[in-house]
Amino acid sequence: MTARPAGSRPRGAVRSEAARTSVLEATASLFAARGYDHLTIEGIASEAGVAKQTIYRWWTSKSAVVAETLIEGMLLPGHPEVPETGDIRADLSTWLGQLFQFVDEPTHNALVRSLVAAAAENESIGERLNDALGATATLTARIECAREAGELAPEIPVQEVVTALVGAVVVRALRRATTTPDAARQLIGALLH
Amino acid sequence: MTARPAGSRPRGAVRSEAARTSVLEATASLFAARGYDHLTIEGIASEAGVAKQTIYRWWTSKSAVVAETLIEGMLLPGHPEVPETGDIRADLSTWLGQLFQFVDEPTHNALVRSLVAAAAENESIGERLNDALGATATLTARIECAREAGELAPEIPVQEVVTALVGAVVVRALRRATTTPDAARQLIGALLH
Amino acid sequence: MTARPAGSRPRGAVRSEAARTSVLEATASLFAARGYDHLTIEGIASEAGVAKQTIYRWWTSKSAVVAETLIEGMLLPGHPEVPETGDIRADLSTWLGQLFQFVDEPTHNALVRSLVAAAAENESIGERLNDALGATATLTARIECAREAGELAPEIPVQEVVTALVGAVVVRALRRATTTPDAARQLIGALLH
Amino acid sequence: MTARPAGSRPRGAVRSEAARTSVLEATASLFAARGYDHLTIEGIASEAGVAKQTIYRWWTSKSAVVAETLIEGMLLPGHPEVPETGDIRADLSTWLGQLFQFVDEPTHNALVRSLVAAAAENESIGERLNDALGATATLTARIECAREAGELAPEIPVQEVVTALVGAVVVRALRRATTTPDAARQLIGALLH
DNA sequence: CCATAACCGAGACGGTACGTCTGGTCTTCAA
DNA sequence: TTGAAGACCAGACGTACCGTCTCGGTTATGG
Repeated sequence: MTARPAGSRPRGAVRSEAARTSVLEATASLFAARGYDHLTIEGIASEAGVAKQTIYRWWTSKSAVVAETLIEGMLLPGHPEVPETGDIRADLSTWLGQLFQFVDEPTHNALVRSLVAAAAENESIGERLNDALGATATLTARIECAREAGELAPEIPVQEVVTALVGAVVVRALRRATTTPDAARQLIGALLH
Repeated sequence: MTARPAGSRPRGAVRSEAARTSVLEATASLFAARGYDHLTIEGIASEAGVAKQTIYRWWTSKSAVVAETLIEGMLLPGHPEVPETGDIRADLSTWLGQLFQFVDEPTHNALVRSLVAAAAENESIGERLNDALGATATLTARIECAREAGELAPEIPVQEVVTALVGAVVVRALRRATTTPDAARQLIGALLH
Repeated sequence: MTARPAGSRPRGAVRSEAARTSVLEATASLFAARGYDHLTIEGIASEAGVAKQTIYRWWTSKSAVVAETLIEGMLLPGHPEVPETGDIRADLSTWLGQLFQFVDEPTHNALVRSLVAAAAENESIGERLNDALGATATLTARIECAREAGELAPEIPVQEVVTALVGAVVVRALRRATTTPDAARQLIGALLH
Repeated sequence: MTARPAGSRPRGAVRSEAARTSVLEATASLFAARGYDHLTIEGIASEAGVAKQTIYRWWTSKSAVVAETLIEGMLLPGHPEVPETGDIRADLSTWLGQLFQFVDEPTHNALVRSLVAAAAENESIGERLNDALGATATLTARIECAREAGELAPEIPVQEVVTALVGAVVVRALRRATTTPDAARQLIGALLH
């Protein structure tokens, strides 16, 4: 539906990729520096060297900009790969342990809380919350595989379990609670018997 | 602990309980009606029939007012009691199922997301997140009891499990995901084997 | 002097004359109605249908707005022309008498006191005080002429005398003193022998 | 008029002279330091070590406190005595010259403008404006004497002339105009021929 | 020798206005 | 047509004072 008649061309200047990128970079930088609710459209515009209107033209709200920044993977540092030792429980313990350690670090804790605040007001950020915190489709597939391979009980609701794990991380961030190194292993042990 | 050093005495007029109550009631009402981030100090003051300065005198920020409102139990509707059938898994399934149903209702979903947004910026709200969502000390004690009675595996980390359950509810709220009626039962089944 | 360097041009929207005019009209109206020190920026903004920031963008203070309103001649009613009968003393007596009568009227008295209060805090209003009270350049020129024509003593310091006359009016306003009809004539008689 | 029925006496503690004095001193000090319109009741109370209510109990407004401070002679520095050389014109020239010099000094200029602002909103300050600026009853009497002694023209309206002189000083203050040393002599020469 | 009454410092209260900041829209000009 | 610049209306921010009102505590009469 955005196709145009053959021979026709858009008239006037076309959307500036430079402006778009610059907005997303500014957003990422300010989000990391000052958190979601000190983020302002004016601040982004100024940091990006872009007019406010340019932002309002292409995004509907602050949270939409943040959502796109998140999608582009510029918002949060990448998460560690899940190891593959053959022992799914050990692998998940390692992964969850790293996640717990991550949110225990004050800077990252603030980052995650900001992300949660953003998710609270923007549906599409909420939808990507799992991914953003490292609970990617790949991970889910891995667990699914293991279950089908008989390493896990067959009645385990994989999606629910992953959500609960992400939830544990989120609540930990919101409570500013630090964690014993063992907690991840115990939780995985309880969840995936 | 609010006692003052001997010999010292408060001088001048004393804090008005009427003003305090009126602020908390206004906060509860506006929070429910318009959500955390449309909440304003001016709005609360005006709704409460109180001067702005009276709010700034006793609270440091919007989130502090919300925190106190939460503590007073005025922020969220009360949660259902956990039934006591003797079967701890069934009881928890019932309880979690009700919680899931609760956040599936759009109004309550918005309420919970607002609460999460508030928790993201205020530590003491974060600390009370479990309680606020119904995962009270009573509940934890119940599970602990059942474990000691041998109904649950002895190595289960009760606190972690409860956090994961609350997390599941929170993430569900953030993802605006609705749930099959079975999800609660399955999750409990997986968690508490 | 507000011209900008050749080649440079203003970018962005241009100042709204409608907003400016509307602010000055609101100021004139509120000044007349309630006096200088019941005048508020918020009141002006609201009466003018303008955002507060628009006032702060273009004026530094309440007194600056009042000064500009005064310069535009919107603040005070026009003053009577000085008659020209050929007899400079009689003409000035008439003029000063009218001025005295003017400040004797309570509404106008309050207006003049407000103007004086404004002048006390804003230099440019002070500078225009003479003009605002009707002691215009034209009047000074008339006296100068008469002196040169030999109708008045040659050593008379015209500017000082005019200032003293305006001062007499001002002090009369500040003392809320009413005046015998004769005072103006007597004072002129004493001043311009 | 504040007398009470014979036989009756006030019961209870009597007005604290210390508090009264302390308020007036604080007022004088703050008036000199920051001017009339930066003067606040709270500032005075705090500076005086007195409760706000104590001020409101005894004075009706800020300007009333200032008026009383003025009456007590604490508001402005004392003015020079008028010399008595026998030549009334020379004496007045000296006096007015000193007054002009006084208001030419920026600190005093601000002081006089503050006084004028106070007079603009408080009648009793206005009434004392002449006295406060040194045009005391003594001075008026002196001129009156000289007139009766035939040194001045008999038809001179003494009160009007004095008011005009004070007015010249006031307008000079409002215009922030500095003066040639000769101005006072010339003006007296013109006024009292 | 109380009881009454008016004083005092302190400070909370409902308000108004301040001057600043941001949100979202609209206008102007250059490219 | 886009993008920068920036003015516009709107409205919340947090602060400063306003004038009124308790609150305890402190004098001074006068019954």
